[in-house]
Amino acid sequence: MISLEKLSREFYARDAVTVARELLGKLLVHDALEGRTSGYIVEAEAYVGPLDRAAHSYGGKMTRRNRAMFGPPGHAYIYLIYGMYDCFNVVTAEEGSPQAVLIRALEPFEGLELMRRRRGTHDPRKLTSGPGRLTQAMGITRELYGVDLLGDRLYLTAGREVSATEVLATPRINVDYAGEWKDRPWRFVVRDSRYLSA
DNA sequence: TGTCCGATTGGT
DNA sequence: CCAATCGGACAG
Repeated sequence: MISLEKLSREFYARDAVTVARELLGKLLVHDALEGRTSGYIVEAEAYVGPLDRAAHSYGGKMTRRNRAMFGPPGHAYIYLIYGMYDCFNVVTAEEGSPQAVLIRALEPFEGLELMRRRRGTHDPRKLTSGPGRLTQAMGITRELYGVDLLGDRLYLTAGREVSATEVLATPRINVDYAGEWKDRPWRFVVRDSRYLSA
């Protein structure tokens, strides 16, 4: 039986790098009208705020899009990328410190049939292996922008243990424009998972 | 208002 | 390798 205990506000109220690493193994759950889907986080990236050139909050400028990053921790920051895909982030750190963690891949757990229908594929490796894929599989859209992750629609629970030896840190994906910040090892993955992004 | 382009994906 | 597709960011 999985833990129904939601991650606490305190869990999210820390720096994005710490939260990203600790999010590995946690279970992401979306209870939608069509049903529940969930999956274990196997890949996550930290975006640390105003100094981080790769972050949407670079420079400390609050805009319509990144507004949620400046809000209290434990809320959803969701944005559209390339005009086609929604990306899901967890807001971290204290209010006013615009940090977030991008969830990049999951190992599917509940609602596989619903995920297959939404994704239009039966290949388990193509269901939730990528930030745009997992939001589609789980029905996470900008309609959920800013929702409280301690609420009943979209939330995270304890999930499973991931030991330190299973965690691998690498540079973040597709942030070549970020200069010296592109090489920071702030992408965390569960080593050897079959469900990582490309 | 106009232009440029992206924390991606799927098909060639 | 490249097109898809559109809202955000920013210049004017």
